[in-house]
Amino acid sequence: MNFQQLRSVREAVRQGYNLTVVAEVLHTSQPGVSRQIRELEDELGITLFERAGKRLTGLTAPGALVLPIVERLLLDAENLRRAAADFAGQDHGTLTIAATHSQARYALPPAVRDFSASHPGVELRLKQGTPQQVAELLLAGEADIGVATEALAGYPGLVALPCYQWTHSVIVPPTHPLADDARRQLTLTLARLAQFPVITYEPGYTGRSHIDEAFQRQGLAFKLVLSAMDADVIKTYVELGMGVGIIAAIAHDDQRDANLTAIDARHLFASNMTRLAVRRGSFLRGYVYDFISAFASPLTREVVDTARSEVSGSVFDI
Amino acid sequence: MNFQQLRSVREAVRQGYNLTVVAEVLHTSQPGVSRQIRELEDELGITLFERAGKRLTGLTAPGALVLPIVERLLLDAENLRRAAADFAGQDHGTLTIAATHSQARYALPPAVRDFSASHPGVELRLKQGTPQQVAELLLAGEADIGVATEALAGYPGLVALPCYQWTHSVIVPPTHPLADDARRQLTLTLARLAQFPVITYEPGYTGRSHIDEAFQRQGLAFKLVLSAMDADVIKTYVELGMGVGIIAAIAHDDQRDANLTAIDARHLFASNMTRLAVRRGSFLRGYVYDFISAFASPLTREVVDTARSEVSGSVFDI
DNA sequence: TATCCTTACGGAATTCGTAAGCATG
DNA sequence: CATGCTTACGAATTCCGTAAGGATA
Repeated sequence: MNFQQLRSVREAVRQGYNLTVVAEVLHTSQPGVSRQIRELEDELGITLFERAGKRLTGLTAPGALVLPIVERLLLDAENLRRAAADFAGQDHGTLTIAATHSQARYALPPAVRDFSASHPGVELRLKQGTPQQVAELLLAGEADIGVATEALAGYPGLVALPCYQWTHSVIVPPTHPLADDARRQLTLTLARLAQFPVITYEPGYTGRSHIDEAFQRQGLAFKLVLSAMDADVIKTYVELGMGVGIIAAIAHDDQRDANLTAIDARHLFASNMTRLAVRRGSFLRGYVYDFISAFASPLTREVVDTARSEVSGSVFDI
Repeated sequence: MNFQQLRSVREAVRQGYNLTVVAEVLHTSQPGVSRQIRELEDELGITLFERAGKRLTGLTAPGALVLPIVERLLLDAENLRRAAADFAGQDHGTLTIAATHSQARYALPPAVRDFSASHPGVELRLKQGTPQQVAELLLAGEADIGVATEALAGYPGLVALPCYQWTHSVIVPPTHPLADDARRQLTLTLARLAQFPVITYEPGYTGRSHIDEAFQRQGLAFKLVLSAMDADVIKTYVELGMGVGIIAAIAHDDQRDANLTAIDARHLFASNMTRLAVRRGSFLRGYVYDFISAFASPLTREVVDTARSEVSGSVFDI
């Protein structure tokens, strides 16, 4: 039994049982992967993969049973390397942050700037994706930290920590009727808002669910002319006069967005909690804690470790 | 990084940092072990062992930090093999039970006999030792199941399950004054018992602590003429008239021990709980559950797994 | 001086990639 | 017939044990 065999098995599952792809991912030859898997099967004395003729089609029952153990072995191998690297080159390494556009664009910059200044030896990588993709990157070990408002709390393999709460704003061109309302100190209502075409986030993104819920609760329907994955795109189309935008308040900057009027909408939509997540069971290098604290100061190393040790248990079950 | 390197590191710690011994245990050459360790240190980029000149003297701080990860890796490798073997040859394998003499001699036989009959393909191994040794065998992965009355519940790395409660008996030759008392229906008291020299278990064994506590609580001192690790030895010296024996009630059989009179002493000493333990995080083959149920019928597979998953968390912390 | 670790070296075993073969959709 | 896994084979590498060297208690 060796780690290359285990990697081959894990990757075969991840890559949909296509050993040719596995070979590419692992930078080796396809017959090599085939051999690794068969040798492991021989040593263990069980067939891990269902085969239709020659091609692999899925896991056998024994395969499905041992896969979690294989994953844990590879996770711990990675943990070992990280723990060692943390001692070896204390302040050299890589920090990969997976985040949604909104977080990467509006929430992370101060922390990234400060971290980068205080940890010049750490290479920072920022990966963007949907909240689901953020979670998957974490689970696959391809990101150290994930930041998103949605989804993260729903994965048992992740530890999600609340970072900050935020609310929505409505943005309109200065000439828009709603901008007039605001100047006259009129309180914005959902009914009033529903009179205009709306531009906001796609479902599954950045508090979109709370927007839908608010309208539904009042039995109102809003006309969605455009949905986008990030506030910058939304702002662009609001400027073009296509509709009123509903975005995260943090995504509006009075100075930079002088050509748009922002109207506070915290009374209309439920507030949102942005969470930071790490993979349960992953060793975190010292500077990972540093970044987390820089991003959300209440999340000290101690707080993070406490949350990490509050195990649901299921992850380590066999 | 490979498993042989990890094994060398683990064994180096276990064998007191003597690589010559490690080589013997791992059935390899001493320079080989030396190389494995250095190669791992090189790959990880950290020094794992303190060295005084050429010899190893202990773990460095980084070494102590990564050792738990190394142990977990090797444990999971073992788990993987066991899980596979459980599918491969469903009813072939080895079951190693570590127990104290009392358990091996008086409590285990029925379960061992039944199990052996129902699982002819499983080789049974019985290891004896002190309760501490039983715990250490489990923690070192050299036994699957441990049975003892003392100590087992105190190890965070073990899951201890209560099996049965038992009480003490006093044994004397039929001609002994206490035997007369019993025939006259006189209730035995500690004060009366303390009038005679006592033969019982060694400290740390089979409920000895409850015996000491009972006398102490009443401010009585008893004269211990002999202490032994098992009831058979105690019985032998009681037969010789050296004193009265205090042994586990289960260790006396009216027919086999016809030359000794047993007097119930459950009112004198606190009752004892015999526990069965398994290593936390170890994969248990199907027949291990079978044996546990055979030994203590309330301990079904479900009960055992529930106890196993109630993790203190500390074991898997990094 | 005995114990214990490291270095050096050579043979053996393993490993891996290329090329060819074969089954499946 | 294109895709995808297996088999075959040879070269390169790695691995490991023996023997010698050096440091420490």
